[in-house]
Amino acid sequence: MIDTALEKRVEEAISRLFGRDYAQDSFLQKTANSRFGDYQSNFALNAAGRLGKKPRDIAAALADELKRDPVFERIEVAGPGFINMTLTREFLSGAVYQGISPREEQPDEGVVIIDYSSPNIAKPMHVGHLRSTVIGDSIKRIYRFLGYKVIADNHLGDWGTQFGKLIVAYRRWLDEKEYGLSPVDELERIYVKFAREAEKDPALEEEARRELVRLQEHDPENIALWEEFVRVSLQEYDKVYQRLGIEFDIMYGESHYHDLMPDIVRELQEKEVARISEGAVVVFFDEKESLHPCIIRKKDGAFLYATSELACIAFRKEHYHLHSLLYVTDARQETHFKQIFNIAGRLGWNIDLVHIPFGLMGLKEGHFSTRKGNVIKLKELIDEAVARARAVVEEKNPELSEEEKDIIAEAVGIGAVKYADLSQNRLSNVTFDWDKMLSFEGNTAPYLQYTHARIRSLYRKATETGLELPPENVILIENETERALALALTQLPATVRRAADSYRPNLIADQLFDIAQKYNTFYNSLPVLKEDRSTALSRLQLSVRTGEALKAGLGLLGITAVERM
RNA sequence: GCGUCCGUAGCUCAGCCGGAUAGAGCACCAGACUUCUAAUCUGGGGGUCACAGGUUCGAAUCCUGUCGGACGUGCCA
Repeated sequence: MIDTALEKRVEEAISRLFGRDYAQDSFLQKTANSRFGDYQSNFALNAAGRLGKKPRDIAAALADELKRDPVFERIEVAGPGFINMTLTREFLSGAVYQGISPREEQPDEGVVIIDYSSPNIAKPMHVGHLRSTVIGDSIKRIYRFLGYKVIADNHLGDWGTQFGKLIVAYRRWLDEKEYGLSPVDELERIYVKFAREAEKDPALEEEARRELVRLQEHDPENIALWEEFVRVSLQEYDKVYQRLGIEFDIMYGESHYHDLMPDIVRELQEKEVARISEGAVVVFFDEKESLHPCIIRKKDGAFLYATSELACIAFRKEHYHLHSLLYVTDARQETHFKQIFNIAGRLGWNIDLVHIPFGLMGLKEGHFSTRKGNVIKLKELIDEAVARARAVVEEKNPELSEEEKDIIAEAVGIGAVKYADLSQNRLSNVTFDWDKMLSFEGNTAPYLQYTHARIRSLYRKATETGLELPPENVILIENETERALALALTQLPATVRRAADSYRPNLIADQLFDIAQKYNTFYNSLPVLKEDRSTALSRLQLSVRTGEALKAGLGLLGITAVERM
């Protein structure tokens, strides 16, 4: 990793001059402008106070030390004490040649478990599920890439009060024919009907409660129904996941932890973390936490989301050697997780727990709501995206086979949808907009895929004309255009690391876009195959490495790179 | 009331572990396809980084307050 390697060099220089205490503070960063070189260190400015010296003097000393390192073409002190570093072309060339590859497994680091997607059984997946699914999947890929052992867990909402209602609704209003055609849609319909009917007839609620109790007592008929709801829902979800290229390692729904919950409640009470209040079992928090009380068990004896979450943590703690637990959910659940994490800590569970929140998706007109009927189903979105992509392929590349057009349309349409989400800062709320989400121009997945396809095409053409790439490094960086591209490429590995550390796939999206832009500038201004042999080989290898980087980076976002489009 | 997040170009958003003239896409204007895929590229206009203080050599970035928006807030998940 170039940033890391570079950082190490700067840190060592600092350590030699000013002692080990300062070694971690290289303040290395990309320069905002290429006239300040490739990287800058602001160490001198930041350490001036602690060292009791003038920033310029510190900078000068460090610059002299760095000048002895042959990877730098130029070291300059500028302004109040910036140290600007320019790498040699040879170093950049070597770094580009080396490329980016996944790291071997890190032994004994423990397993990272990621909770994401988590749809509620008996409801169709809609665009609201997209963010958790796509962001979680990307984080999974990023951590795997970095060598972590990762378990992707789809924490299904397969247990809870909705099933009592559903059972009542099923027996009263199910349309067999519709259910046969599209079971989950029909389940949703009768569920909504239940809500409406129950407003008029409160006795229905009572009936639903009774059915729920029977379900929880493992009444065979109700259990069979519940299992059916889960089964038909999963069948439906699987279709969506398969198209999206999303795979889970485990799908333990909340029901999986149901039997563990009484023990959790007991442990909470024994350790005096929770106590009885108004008939319920409740955890209270220190005033300085500003957290409201968390109910663990209702006064009627039923457990809640918080209980199940704690049981889940306990289960994982027991069954896995854990590195960390990551939860990808919308930002509304932030306080909930703060409560849970706080409680886990007080129980003495020493686990690295991380909530990865993201902003809500809505419409210009307001929220999605089943009652208003403005919910956009995930399947509709995917179909529309793929259809639009298909139309564009048809227009641009009519000579491709139908089969290939289909494959490209699928990759491009789904890529566009995923990228629209992943290229944005997680925390921003997003307004759903068909045209934005399905745009194929500018900063989009199709732009990156197109760049990759161009490179592959160029490579094929090179092979046809007998230009063969040798195994060794033949990249010569001969101008600013190539240099800018090379520099952007070498920054990718460190970007992946940063994306992992901060759980922000959008950093990778940004870097890929930067690479692709620089490549397209290169492509449009510098011919490859028409040059003399050494230049042609150099540019071809630079191109191929760019293609590999784009493919790998897109892979981390869960987006497929295509050979042509 | 309390708590969390957000407020950056006409629109959609990056940048937020402080760093040099605040970036991109879309839209708009002007150009580039007999040349390796024009889903591309080149150039242009466009900004009180919500507002006011503070910390600092330096603030879109950190702190405090105000305004605006979203969300959460004792028995849903």
